[in-house]
Amino acid sequence: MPDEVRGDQREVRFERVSPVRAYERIVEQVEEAIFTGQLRPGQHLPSERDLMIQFGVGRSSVREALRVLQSNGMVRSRPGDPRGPEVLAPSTEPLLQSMTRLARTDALSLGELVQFRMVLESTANLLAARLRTDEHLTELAAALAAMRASAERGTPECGPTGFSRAEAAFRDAVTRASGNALLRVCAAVVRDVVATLLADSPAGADDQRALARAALHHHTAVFEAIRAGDGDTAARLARRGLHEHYARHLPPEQRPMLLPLLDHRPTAGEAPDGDATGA
Amino acid sequence: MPDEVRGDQREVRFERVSPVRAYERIVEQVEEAIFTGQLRPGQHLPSERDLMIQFGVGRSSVREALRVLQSNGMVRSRPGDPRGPEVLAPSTEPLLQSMTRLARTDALSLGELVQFRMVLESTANLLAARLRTDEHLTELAAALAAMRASAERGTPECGPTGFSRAEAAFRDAVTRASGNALLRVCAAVVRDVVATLLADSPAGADDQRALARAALHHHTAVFEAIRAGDGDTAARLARRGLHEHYARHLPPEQRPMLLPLLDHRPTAGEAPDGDATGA
DNA sequence: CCGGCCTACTGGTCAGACCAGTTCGTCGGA
DNA sequence: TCCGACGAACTGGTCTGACCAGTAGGCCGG
Repeated sequence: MPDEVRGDQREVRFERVSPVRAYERIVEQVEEAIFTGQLRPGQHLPSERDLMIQFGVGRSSVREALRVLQSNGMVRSRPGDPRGPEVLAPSTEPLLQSMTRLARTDALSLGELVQFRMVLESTANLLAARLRTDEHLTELAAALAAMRASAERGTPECGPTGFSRAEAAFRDAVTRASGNALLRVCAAVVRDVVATLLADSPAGADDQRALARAALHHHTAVFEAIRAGDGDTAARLARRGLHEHYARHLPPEQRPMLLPLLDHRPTAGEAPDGDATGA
Repeated sequence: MPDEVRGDQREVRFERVSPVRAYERIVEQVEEAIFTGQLRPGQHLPSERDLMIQFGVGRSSVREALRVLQSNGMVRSRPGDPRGPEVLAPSTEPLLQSMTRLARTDALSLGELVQFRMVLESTANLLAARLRTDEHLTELAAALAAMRASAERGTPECGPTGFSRAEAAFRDAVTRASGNALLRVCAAVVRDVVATLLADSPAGADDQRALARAALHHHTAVFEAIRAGDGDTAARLARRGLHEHYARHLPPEQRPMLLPLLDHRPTAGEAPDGDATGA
């Protein structure tokens, strides 16, 4: 046996060992139970004191494991609940959090985020146009009507009370119609991150009414394209709309990076009217 | 004042209150310090016992906070390190983990993942073709050469020793040339998740040599398109390549969802030769 | 029948202790 | 002079035991 090891010694790569901590093994076991379906959302884990006995560790280890699981969105502890920690349904919240963290540590620039949004939302529009069912259309029309109502009623607050709420519903309906949950999640996350970043710094108190009208016009066009099944147009509208809306919020040196996606002509001979993209 | 509240009572929405736990406020403060740059990667937090004094809480609260921060990839604790917990550089690891968890809980299907990869990698190719510098080209050529060498030398293991390593380097170089870190990260993450899912179940012991040759051929074509600055071709190659490679791994009912992206002709009149996409 | 109380839990937090491990200064020997 | 071994002074990891506030649900009295 030792000979075998010794003969291959040059090839043997010893990996860096790291002590396995007790709470980590608890996390592994609980995660595995959730992944394999032994623990389903809505079910409850034993109480901390029971887990402590089952795993044969102290309560601190159990608690640290539960903290990790909780921060990963897998369980939730409520004081006083005699049923114990609850197993949660899979949520996109952790995804949003980790992406937001990346963006907030300047690992991501606003330009990259907007560029990414152009990709995601144009794709969502494209897929929605080709795959939408009548139910999706109904939903979209309802969201559009809500937007229109809110826009005409005036925007009492820039908060999530009125227009932007309806707008979010419309966008969510589009991404749902695309049939790709990952696309939907990522689009929502990136949208959220962009909103967070912009809410932090400029807070441009622009004319809310005019913005709402422009957005309404844009979404109406998108709706028509989706209804007509014209995926190329729907995709192009998303790219153009995002560029028009966000280009001025970008630092000048980041603006050119949006262009390669913009002038990506889906159908030759139908060039976007060039001046519309100029600053 | 009460009148104001009482008058709007129908509109007042009371939010669900949740007790703020001690460790949560610690997490908040440390995160804030990292986001604002007061704590930079490589720096160290005070020891747990010092933090316990500074925050005025017990050591368990400090430890639970550190566990959460650690599971979010923001700090790392090493036993015995007299400098205390280290602040880590932003990493995409948490993003990968949360997405992997979503995929493993069946919240995401393989079809959605592959479809998303088609979007991400085709966009990466498109951007790379338009924005690549000469340095990027050199890097790509080197990775391609490494792939060729590994493919001809034979693949001793299907592990990350040879070909797939070089292939990963090539793909990473492409996404880096695209100039969008978020795109790069998401592409890498989704690629990783897909690999994990496929490694779990089928383990199709296909002819590694043939696969490597096909991949090499594909990447060579991508490289040529990027060098030529032909973004449309590069993008189409990515979509076609992914579809050919993964369609047979999908459950039949998920295969049609890839088509809308496939026959999305970037330039009219240049239809993909239909039979190439057939099974 | 219903509302309030009481018990038996729950999780949140703290204090104190021990252990294994790391770091680093010190000291003795070569 | 240099260098290795030793040990003090920490570190984080874990366990124990205790207390508190809060919840759920049964019990009892109205």
